[in-house]
Formats: sequence, C-alpha cells, structure tokens
Amino acid sequence: MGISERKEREKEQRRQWIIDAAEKVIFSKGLAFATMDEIAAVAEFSKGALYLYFKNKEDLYLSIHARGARILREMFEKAASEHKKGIDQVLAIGYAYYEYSKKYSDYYNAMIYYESHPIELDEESTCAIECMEEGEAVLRVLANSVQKGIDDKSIRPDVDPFKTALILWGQSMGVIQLQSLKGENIGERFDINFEELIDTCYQMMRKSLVNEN
Amino acid sequence: MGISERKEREKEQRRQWIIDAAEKVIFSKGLAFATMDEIAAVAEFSKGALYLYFKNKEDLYLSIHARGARILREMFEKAASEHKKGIDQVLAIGYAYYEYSKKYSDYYNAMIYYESHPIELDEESTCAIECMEEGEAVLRVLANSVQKGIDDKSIRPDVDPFKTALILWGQSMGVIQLQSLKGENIGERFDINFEELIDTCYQMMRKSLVNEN
DNA sequence: ATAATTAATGACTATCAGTCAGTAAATAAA
DNA sequence: TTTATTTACTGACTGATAGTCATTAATTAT
Repeated sequence: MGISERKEREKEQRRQWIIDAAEKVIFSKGLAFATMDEIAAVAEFSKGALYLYFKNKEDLYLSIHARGARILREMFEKAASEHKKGIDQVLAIGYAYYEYSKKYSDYYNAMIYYESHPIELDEESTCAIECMEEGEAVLRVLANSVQKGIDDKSIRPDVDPFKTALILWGQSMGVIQLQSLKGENIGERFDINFEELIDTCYQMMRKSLVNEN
Repeated sequence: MGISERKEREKEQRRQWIIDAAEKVIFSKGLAFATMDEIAAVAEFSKGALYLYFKNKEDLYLSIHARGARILREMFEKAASEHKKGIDQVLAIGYAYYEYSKKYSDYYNAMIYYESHPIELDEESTCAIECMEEGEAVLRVLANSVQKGIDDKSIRPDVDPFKTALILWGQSMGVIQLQSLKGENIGERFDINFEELIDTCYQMMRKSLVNEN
C-alpha cells in the first residue's frame, strides 16, 4: 500500500508547486491581471492540469489565502507569547496584525479578497473550507488571550471572549483596510500618519476592554 | 447660450438613466454576472454609448456607489439630528450605518467594493473622484458629531475629531462586514446573534470615547 | 445650402476562464 | 507476458464578454 501513499504525497507536492507558481504570478501583477495560462507556464504544467488540482481560479487564489492565514496565526501566537497579561496579549496581537498587513501585504490582500467576496462553501472548493478553518484558528488565538485577560482581571469580566475577539478582529481589519487601500489618498489629503492612527485605535480598544477605575 | 445648457442637462439625464439601468441589472444579478450588453439593452442604448458616458464597467459601478454614499450621508445627518449630545449622535450614526447595510444592502455592497479595491483616481474616472468626495462628506458628518461631543463634554477632550471619526468608520465597517459576507457561516457555526454583536461593539466604542468616571 | 459638431451604433477584436477528447504512462489483472 | 484499467496530463477549442472604432445620422453653426 506504499504506492498509493507515495502518490498521495507526490500529488500534494505538485499542488504546492502550483500554488508557488500562482503566488509568483499573482503577487507580481495582481489577481485580475494574472492569467491561468501564465500560472500554468510558470508551474510547467498545462492549463488543464491546474483544474485537476483546483476547482477554478478563485479556488487557487484561496489556497494562497490559507497559506497567509497560517503565517498570521504564527505571528499571533508569537505576539501573545511575549506578554503575560491578557490585555497586553490582545494589544500585541493587534499590532501583529498591522505588521502583517505591511510585511505580508500580498497575503494580506488575499485575505481582504476573501473577507470581501461571498465565497461558496461547497464540497468542490476545498480551499474555501480550509480558509474558513484557518480563519477560525486565528480567531481562537485572539479569543484565548481575551479569556486570559478575564482570568487575570486585566479585562472586564462581563465580556464574552469569542464575541469580543470577533469584534476586535473586525474593527482592526476595518481600520487597517483604510490604509492599505485608500491610505495614499487619505494620507495626502488630510495629513494623517497611519502609524499614529493605528496607535490611537488600539488605545481606544484597550479603553473599551479594561475595568473602570 | 441656452442650447448648450439644455444639452448639458439632457446629457446628465441620460447619464442618470444609464445608472438606473445599471442598478437594475447589477442589483439583480451581481456585478460579476451583469454584462455591459445587458445594461445597454435595459438602458435602451447601444453598448458603445455606455462608453461615452462612463470610462468602463468599474466606473459605472462606482457611479452607483456615489448614489449610495449620498443616501448614507442623509441617514447619518438624520441620525445625528435626533440627538443632542455628541456621544449619542456618534452612537446613533453607528446604528444608522448598520441599518444602512441591511436596508440598502446593494448600495452597501458597492461601498464594500470601493473600499476593498484599489481605485485609480485619474482624470478619466469621474466617478472615482465623486466617490471619494462623497465619502469624505459622510465622514465629515461623523467628525462633526465627535467635535460636538468634545464641546459638550460627552466625549474625552483629548481625541482628534477627524482621526477619531476615521477610526470609528473603519471599525464599524469591519464589524459590519463580518456579518454581511461571512455572517451566515459564522452565525451558524457559533450561534452568534449579530444584532447583539453590533450592540456590544457600539457599547465598546462608547466606552472608548467617554470620560473616565 | 454647406460645413462642423455631437450623439449613437453595432459589428468586430482581443482576452481568458474553463472544458474535453485524446494520449501516455503507470499499475493491476489475466 | 499480454491485456485491461486507472491515473496524470495535454492543448486545442469554446463561449462569454469588455472595450473599440469606422460609419451613420441628426443637430447646430456658418
């Protein structure tokens, strides 16, 4: 039975190889201008072969998102691990998200795509399911830190950890998105320093989470 | 000189007529499945004519966004006018945004499109510029209420009104986006009531804006 | 009456995502 | 060994559609 397992392994390798090619092409010219023909050429496969591994172009793009989500989760875990108090972990995760949006802007864009398009969650699209699961895993890291904060009393006890994590996630995403897409225009027109805006934003979030005193 | 003015007026009418047609088609089947041919047919013009009034398909879509932004501004103004204290105006505007996302979900989607795609701001694309200006106008309504809150002491004096408005805008957008795109999946998987989530979110924002006590 | 300008047409082109009949190679069965 | 079956892949082809442009028609100016 070693054969079928070897085949399985090789198939997965080819899949990753194709994702590598897709990253090269899509990251260099953007999703809209990347063609399946070019991705196939870079992957050294025929176009038809891509469709043996991915349902369609979007599915292939989502596979990139899933990779990005894994990186993000690692960054979140690292950020959280560097602080003791829950609230500090939460804030550190926030900043990690901002760092991610700059350092891995290509993956970040893939994430924005996923977050702003209705994705079909059917059997066919393995990647969409993977994306959702990865996304949940990322969210859980944040929720854990919120829970930690409740336990160590650095965060108000009357919040629901998961819901709060969801809100913080959404809020951060929204604010970071302001920059990455309209940043240049807004920045120029109103003389906004985004680092500073992000700082202010996270200070506001902190205020909304801690106990009154 | 009355002639050229009449022509100008008629041209603008035809433009609006085309946008009407575009709304019908795009709202009924979504941007991706709406074709310029069908929009042209509904508008009772040839396809070529559409390109005399709009640079391209995206530009036409942005003209819909601009309409939506105008409606949103009116809702914001109405929401603000119904409260005296700045902080209450800010919160009311937040809820108005959520209402908008449900009541005018088609326009809301156009807004999300604009917020999550890099838009070229060149001379050709009149609509992109219009969108940006309208967006700014909406933001100014919110910034005014923040300023009002600072003046009437319902909001901390140490915040910058415009930056704060920007942050609140981004945060709200992010959280609302969670629902409108992944809502069904998230809601089902975790038993989340979104009305409640939005409530919690705005209570958090309130906490982050008011004076300590 | 004639020229110039404006408005609109629709057939045409270019581009691409996705398909599918056919080929080749690896594996299993006879 | 020979034959059948399964697996992996190919690339020419199709269908759909955004955007163009030479041409026509109508309106306005000379």
